[in-house]
Amino acid sequence: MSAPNPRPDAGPDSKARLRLWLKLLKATRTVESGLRENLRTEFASTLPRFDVMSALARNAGGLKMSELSGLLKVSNGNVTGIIERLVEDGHVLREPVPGDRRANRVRLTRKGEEEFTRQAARHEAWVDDLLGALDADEARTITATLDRILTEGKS
Amino acid sequence: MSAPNPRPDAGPDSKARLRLWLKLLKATRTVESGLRENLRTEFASTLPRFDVMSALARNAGGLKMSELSGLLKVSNGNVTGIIERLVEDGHVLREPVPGDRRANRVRLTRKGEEEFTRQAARHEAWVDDLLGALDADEARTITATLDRILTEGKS
DNA sequence: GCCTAAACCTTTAAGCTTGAAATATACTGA
DNA sequence: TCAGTATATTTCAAGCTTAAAGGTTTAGGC
Repeated sequence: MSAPNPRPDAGPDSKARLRLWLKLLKATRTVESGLRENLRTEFASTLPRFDVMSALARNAGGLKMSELSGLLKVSNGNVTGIIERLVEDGHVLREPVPGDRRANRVRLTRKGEEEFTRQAARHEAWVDDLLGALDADEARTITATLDRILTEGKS
Repeated sequence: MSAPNPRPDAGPDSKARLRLWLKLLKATRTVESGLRENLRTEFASTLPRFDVMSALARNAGGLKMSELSGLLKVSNGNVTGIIERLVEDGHVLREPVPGDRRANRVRLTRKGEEEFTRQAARHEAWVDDLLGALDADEARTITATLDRILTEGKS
């Protein structure tokens, strides 16, 4: 009489999960907003650009466009535009992939590496400040729990 | 010798906080992406539109544009465009504010209310599913901890 | 070799987002 | 009154984002 269908409707814990989702969203947007503001005023840059440079910094050999969009979980067309602007800035370089004329490999220039090093140091300090209400143990605990959303994803 | 400056650099817990931030971002984007996809395919709508309708549903008397952008923590120009499209859809109504010809009050139409009711039920079920890896207690714990990021924000 | 499917990437259209400038209205204090 | 300031909103330019469509190139049967 109570739950006729397997999973078309919300379960008994749905309210707690809904509240978590709203809080998650608000917290993320608050931090994002702070970071965006800082990137804009201190480096005249943006969060998407920083994310791309961060991915490239972790992969010194460069990445294909498709690897980049896969890592960042954004659409492929999206990456095209961001890279375009990073190339204009001289932070990123496109080079052909030997043996596959469809693909491009993209990597940081020397200038891009230096710029990213500066930005990454400040970025870490900003995050440290924005999440300063939580101590290291709390941070690790939430990190682990959030990870289960990603790894135990249903359907 | 170790920490010459008060807070220009990252503190000792900064790595844990940085990892938390990256996880927070990834989890949020994953859930957002699922919700966006569902809203698109089931309702031909978007997350920003849902958010606006949700705010209006909670305020039956309507909201001024500035109240709306304040609640949603987005720029005022942003709300203008979203409302514009919701008005086209017949979901939202603009009306003058008596005594202040600068302001508009905005509220759901009957059609908008009915549509939101349908969407909200599905939305709750989607969230329930996307966050299904966590039980109610875990959800409440993280919610409370995340809240401290918002309420104990520094600087 | 040839042909189809797949992979890689860009382009496009539509919409979201911001910060800043522009408009219009309201208020406040000489 | 009237100037100056504050408030409410829109407009604008730039950039981000997606999904879908388009163009190339590669890979796999046959």
